[in-house]
Parts: sequence; C-alpha cells; structure tokens
Amino acid sequence: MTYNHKKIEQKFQKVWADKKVFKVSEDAKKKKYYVLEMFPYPSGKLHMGHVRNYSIGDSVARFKRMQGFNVLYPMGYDALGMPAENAAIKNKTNPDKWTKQSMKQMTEQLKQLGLSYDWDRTVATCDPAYYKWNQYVFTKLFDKGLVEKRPAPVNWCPKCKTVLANEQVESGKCWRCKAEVEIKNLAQWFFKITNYAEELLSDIDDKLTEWPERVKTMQKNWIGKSKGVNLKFPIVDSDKVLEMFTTRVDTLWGVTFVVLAPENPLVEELVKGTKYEKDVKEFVKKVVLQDKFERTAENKEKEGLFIGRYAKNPATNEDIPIYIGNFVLMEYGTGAIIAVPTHDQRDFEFAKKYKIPMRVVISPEGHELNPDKMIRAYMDEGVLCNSGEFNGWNNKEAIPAIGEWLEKKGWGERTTQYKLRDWLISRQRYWGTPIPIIYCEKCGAVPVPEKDLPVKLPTDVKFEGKGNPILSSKTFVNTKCPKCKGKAERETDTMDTFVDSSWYWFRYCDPNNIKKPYDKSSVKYWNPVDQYIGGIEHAILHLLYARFYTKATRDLGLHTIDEPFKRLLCQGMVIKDGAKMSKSLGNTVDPKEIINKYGADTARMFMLFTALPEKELEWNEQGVDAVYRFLKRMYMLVEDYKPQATSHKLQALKSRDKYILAKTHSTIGKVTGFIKKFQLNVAISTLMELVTELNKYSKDSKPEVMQEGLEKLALLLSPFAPHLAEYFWEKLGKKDFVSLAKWPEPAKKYLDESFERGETLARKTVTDMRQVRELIGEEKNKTEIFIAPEWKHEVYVGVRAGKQIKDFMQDEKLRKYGKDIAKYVPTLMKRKEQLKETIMSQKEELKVFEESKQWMEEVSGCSITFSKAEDSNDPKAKSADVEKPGILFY
RNA sequence: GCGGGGGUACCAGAGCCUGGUCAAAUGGGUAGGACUUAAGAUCCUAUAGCUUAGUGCUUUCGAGAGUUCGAAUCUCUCCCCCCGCACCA
Repeated sequence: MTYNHKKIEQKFQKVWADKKVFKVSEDAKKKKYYVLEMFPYPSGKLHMGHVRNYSIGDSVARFKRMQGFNVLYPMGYDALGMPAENAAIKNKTNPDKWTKQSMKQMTEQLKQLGLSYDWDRTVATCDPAYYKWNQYVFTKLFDKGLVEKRPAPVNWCPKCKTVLANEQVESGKCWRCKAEVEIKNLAQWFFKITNYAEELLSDIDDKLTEWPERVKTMQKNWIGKSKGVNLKFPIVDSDKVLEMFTTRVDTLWGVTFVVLAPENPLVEELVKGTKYEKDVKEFVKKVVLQDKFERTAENKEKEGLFIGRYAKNPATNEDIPIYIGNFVLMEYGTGAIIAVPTHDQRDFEFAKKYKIPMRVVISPEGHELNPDKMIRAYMDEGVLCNSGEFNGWNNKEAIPAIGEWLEKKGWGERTTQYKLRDWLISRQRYWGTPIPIIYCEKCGAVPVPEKDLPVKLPTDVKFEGKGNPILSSKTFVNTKCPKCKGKAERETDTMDTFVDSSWYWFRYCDPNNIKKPYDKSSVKYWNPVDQYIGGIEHAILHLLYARFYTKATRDLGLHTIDEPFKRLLCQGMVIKDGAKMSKSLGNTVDPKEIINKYGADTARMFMLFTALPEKELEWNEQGVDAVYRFLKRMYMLVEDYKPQATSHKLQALKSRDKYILAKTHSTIGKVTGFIKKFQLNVAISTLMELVTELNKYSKDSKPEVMQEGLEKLALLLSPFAPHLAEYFWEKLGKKDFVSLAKWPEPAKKYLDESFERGETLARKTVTDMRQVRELIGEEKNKTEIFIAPEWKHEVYVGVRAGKQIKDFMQDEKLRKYGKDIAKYVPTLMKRKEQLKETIMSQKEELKVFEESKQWMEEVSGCSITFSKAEDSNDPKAKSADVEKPGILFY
C-alpha cells in the first residue's frame, strides 16, 4: 500500500462538505474564536502566498476548534478593483463576468486545500448586496461631516488613470502598477481619517498589545504625531502674521531666518510689487513644476531665495529675513518653518549655502560652540545660552516651559501636528462601488437616500481603456435630484477598493442581511477578530483604513467595537531563488501542480514546517519532498498497525512502553505550546520526533500503547495535515471526525520524570541495551556490562561477552552500543547536579547507583547485580584505578 | 538620521524570556550500513576536533568584557546584516 494522497484528500473533502462539518452559528454557551485571513483578490489563480496564508490560518482554526471554541473561519473575495477592469479592456468583456469566473476557479482551488471554512458565509465585494452598505455608510458619514469633496493636489497614476491615496504611493510610484505618480489638482472625495488620528494612534499602544512591534511602529510613524508650538511672527510692514509650527521652541532664540514653502499663498502676497517678485515667481514656478517626489528625494540639494521681507521674532524682537525653500512642504504644518542653522542640519546647510548668519543657543555641557567653526548642526542635548530668561536651562526641560511662556505672552499656541492626511477615496474607474452622490444645480451634492440604494454599476458601458468607463453609460449619469426632483447628474467616481475591505469581517458575521450591513448582536458575539493573518504589505494601508472604518462605523452606532483585530500575524513572503515569486521574474510555482503531485497535506505542511510563519520562506522542492516522505512514513506506520477494537487498558507496562507513553504525552504538551506561540515549524518537528520513536517501537510493541500513541498523533496532526489525520482516525477505528475531536491534554501519570529527563538518550539506550544482549547471545551469564565510577564523577563503562573481552570489542556494533549506554549513564543517574556540586564519597556514589538500579533493569531488560570493579573479569577494568564500586549487568 | 528585527554547526532553522539535563531539536545535504536483481522508497548510524576497551579532553552559538560554582541563554561595549519611514520643521 502506498500513500494515495489524492484518494484520501478527495474523500474527506467530500465528507466534510456533505456533512457541513465546519458550519458554525452563534452559540452563547460556547466561547467564540474568530480566525480571519485577508481575503484574496480573485485573480483566478491561487499563488503560494495564499497557500501559506491559509495554511497558517486553517491550522489555527482547526486547533482552536478542537480545543472546544466556537470558531468562525470564513472566506470571501475582495472582488472589485483594477485587474478585473484591465482584463475586461483587454478581452473586451465585462469585469463582472471575468470576476465571477475567477471566483469560481479560486473557490475550487481553495477547496482542494481542505481549508475548514464555513462556505455558507462567503462574501464578494462586487455583489451589490455587499457594496450597497459601502454606499450606506458613505451617506451616513456624509451626513456626519466625515466625508467631503474638495479640490486638492492629488497623486495621479497615469497608467491606472486614477488618483491614489497617499498611502498608496510608494516612493513616488503607484503601489499597484509601479508607474511614476504625478501631482494634479482635482476635486476629490475624502474620508476624514484625520479626525481619528489621535484615537488611531493612542489605541496602538493601549489596545493592540498583540500586534507585531514593527507594524505598530509603521502605523505610528505614518500617523506621525508631534507636539509643538504654533509660533506667531508678525510680518514687518504688514498686518499679517506668519504662523510656523515647531517642536523645538528651545531654539527660538537661535532663529536667524524663516523659510516658507514655495506654494505658500503668503509668498505671492508678500512679494507683490517688490523687486523680488520676478525672481520669486520664477523660482516658485520651477519648484512647483518639479515633481513632488523628485523634490523631496534623498539628498536633494536645498535651494531657496530671500524674498525681501522680514518677520519679527517676538522673543528677541529681531527682524528675521524670510526665505522660500524647496525643502519646506506646504502640506505639513503651516507650510512655513523657523530656521535655526546651528541646531538643525537642514537649516545649517541652507544657511551655509546662502551665507546666513548663525547663532548658537544650545551648548554641550562644559564648552561653548563657535558658529563659524561648526561643520554641522549641533543636535544633541545641552544647556541654553543666548536665550534670555531661559539661559542655563537644559534644553529638553526648557521646551514645555517655553511653550507655556509663549502662550502666556500670546506669541504662540501649543498644538499637535500629524503627518496623517485624509483618505482620498475617489477613483476614476469603473469596477468599484459607485459613490452615492447626486449633483443637483439647486441642491448641490445630495447623498442618495437609503431606499434608493444600492446605486448599481451601469452595464451599458464601453471598456476602451480611456478615462473612466462609467462616463460612457447613457443611463447612469443623468438622473433626478432626490430632494427637488429636478434634473441632476450622478457622481461617476467610484470608491477606493480599500473601502470594501475595511469592514468585510463584520459582514461575515451576518452575510445575508438585506436590511442592515450586519446585525449588531452577531457582530458583538464574534468580534473582535481574535486572530488576523495576512501579508506585511498591508501594515499601513489596509490595516489603518480598517481600524479607521471600524471606529467611524462604531460612531455611527452600527456596532460597539473599538479595534477590529485583537491579534495580528503578518506572514512572510514566499520566495524562490532569493526573490519574491512573481510572474515578471518567472520564478513562480503553481500550487496546483504541487497539490497534484504531493497533495494538499504536503503543500500545507511544507509551508508550515519550512519557516516560522513571520519569516520569509524559501521555496525548495527538496523540502517539499522531505515533508512528503514524512507523511508517507506516518502513513506506513498507521497502515502496518492493527487497530485495537477493545478499549485499551494500559497495564503491565515495561519501560519501553512507559517510555513511548511518556514521549507521546510530552509531545502533546510541546505541540500545544508551540501552536499557541505560532511556532508551527517547531510543533511539526516535535511530531517528527514522536513518529521516529513510534516507528522504532512499532517493531515490537504493545498494541494498546501503540494505539494510544497513534491516536494522539492523529489528533496532533489534524491542524497541519487534516486529511491524513482524518484517515488515521478512521483507521484507528474511530467513527467521528478527528477535525471535531477534542484536543488532547498530556496525562500526568505518563509523564514519568525519569523517562522525561533522560528521554533523548534513553530512546537510543533502551533499544541498544537489548540489542547488546541479543548480539552477544542467549546465555545471560556470558554477558557482562560493567559501569564503574571513577575518580570524581566520571564513569567507566565496559561491555563484553564471556571471558574473551577482546573478541567482543572487535565487534563494531557492540562497541557502538556500549558507547551509547555509557553516554546515557550520567543522565540515568539523575544526579549530575549533585555530583557537580560536591565530590561524593564512595558510599554516596554507591547509593546513587543503588537507587538507579531498578530503573536500569527496566531499561536494559538485564538483571543487575552490584559488584566491585576489581571483581570484573576485565583486566583493564581491574587496572584502571577502580578500587571503587561498580555495577555489573548480567 | 529615526524606528523595528537579527547574527547558532556544511545549509535552513529551534534553543535565549524561565542559566546547568546543550557539542545544541528538526529537516536538508554528505558519508557509511541494512534491505533490494537494480533503482527508488524505507530503516539504522555518523556528521566541531582529538582520543579511548569504556570514559574523556579541547575548542565552539558575530567580537570582547562582566555577573555566576556554571553562560548560546543574563548585563555592558563593539562589529556586521536585514527591513520599514525619511528634507515632517
């Protein structure tokens, strides 16, 4: 019999499906556990990253289910988005058709993996019944003022022909197609995520205690909170006041110039009619035309210009020259900065270039800095000088004090700045949720009333790859105003697809609700998601949006959840030949082929065994093969075993039996621990150890013990290789599903300390000692193994047969066994620690051996008598300074 | 620059939190053996160095120092690598 993975896997996939084994429903009596994987974009083909993601998720789901939790483990499709639309353009079909076809294919592939989803809860975001609720929430947020349309410089991807949110621009390139992003000024819809900046930030530390550190840091950086002061410098010869944000009020006395962003509207005003106007305008034009990303690129040389005006630093009463500079960004703070060249590297470079004077206001303890001799800004801590009444303060300690002082004087206000920008959700594409807004000449932008939702995507659309296809629909755009019934036009922008994925896990809780996005109580029962699993690439984008949307919909009263994902795992990438698997590199491996050749169990187990979930996984066919062999080995083990129909009583146990039981039960403990810690690879390696032991044991086993070992093995294997485990379970005479069986607990009575302790060496020795006897012969009296303690805590071990020790020693096998036994002795004695602490007297040593005697007899299957080493027949033993007691095994 | 994570035997990768049972799991590779007509599969053994009849000894977990009876594990310093963010005032 060989391991026929296809037959086994098909069989159990069918049974699981037929009997709806993994269907769940709310059950107030049971503790719930929600395992969620980032749902895939239905490209039509599963890739290895998916397989990895879902293998991890499924093993957690199965583990928790067996532990008695009511496990919600759903799957769906993030079905709206560009690829479908591009495919439609390419094939001149409809995205809807293409997407549905893809979803079908993917579902089939997912089912082949044997994932324990509740398929009755599937959702697809392209379903109007789903995106209706995007629109519903949009209109509610609109009413609340959390949505707004406004013109803004936006990131425009010329290839996708749509705008992108800030988060979707990666070093100047489109996150999806990698095309260079351009900046355009357009009127766009925004979700006011910035209103939630503070909560999004503070909850990271307060509530996301089980998130990976690096994701939390990335989010914190992205939100980018800084506390500081909005300084107010009156502009000389003007009634205008220049506002500038700074976190470093301690350097206020060192300000020798200020810099405005070239786009700052004040600039034009200030230079109007002066001799500087022409130069300034030219410079502004040059910089603004320059790509935003080019401008802010690394090591970009600082450039700027004096604009001929001054502002008064109220702290020093000095007139400070105003510059404009390319390194100042309009979109952060007030688009203007104070410049302290002595204590800020950028200002330093700028000042050096334009020969602006500098003044030191912070000195390192003990010596004075000379601004003329500085080669770089001094940014460390120090003592304030030239700073009026704050002279002598530590600069860090002075910051709050100066802030307060400025506020009192009315020269500034303490404020907080965030880097986070509002979430731009408009997309000029077809395959997304239509934004439910109607423009009426009289009433303005009017949200579509709930009764008219969903606003469905038009079907009379041409896909030609130019502009927004929705514009080509005759029936869509023209409509009536819901308020005044007058002539009106629909918004043709659709929503960013990240909106779709910002609440799908709530929908899983109540996927068929037609009256509401979801039932409040269902959401309350299942949420928050206990374990969320997905790629690190969503560390900011999706995870930040999802957190925001959760808070926003909570405030709409739709549910009461603050944070959607309790615990997060970001699995590593699957790589091959040192690079991420990708079509363009041609280093992809199709999961389908692997499943065909080796089976789903192997594919899944390989994913789990080869690397820690968070780490990169290097694809390696040899490794796949190794896992396959392991499964096969287990298969053979079970196949060769004759199940015990009777309820087994574990009695009359020999040491080997006890050892196997101890091993089995310690494995239960370890595997459970490792799964909890997500060290799935280690969990599997522990199983491998057990299998090796069972394999050895199987040659001469006590059936009840074997049954116990194999049963536990099947249970422990179930999260990783569910089909095979299910097969084993059946083989072992069980009538139910191992997938629904109770997760085992290690039984204390089998965890005999003496077996536990010396486990590793014992497993060899136990068999080795028996084999020594077998090899040497039946006549017990001719066999002699001696172990004699030497000086201090070392031990002599000798093995020989009869009187002819030389004959015996020439036998290589026996020498090896002897060696192993010898290795085991210190462990066996259980007294290594004591032996190390004190040099024991001979009597004590003897006692140690005495205590161990019984155990050793069991282990070796030999009877043991004590004798003195000098009584040994071995001349070497006699001579080797062994006047001390020893043990002879006969 | 700021932040996060690392450096373990031929390779991958556990062990570090909770110090001793660690020459250090597991898998791969390599070598030898059993089985086989053969191949494959399977099984066994070895795999830092030296040495023994047996034990043992020396050197090892990025480098150095420290704490300790005892350090891969704890502390400090240094070196190196990877990954995020980055002219954010």
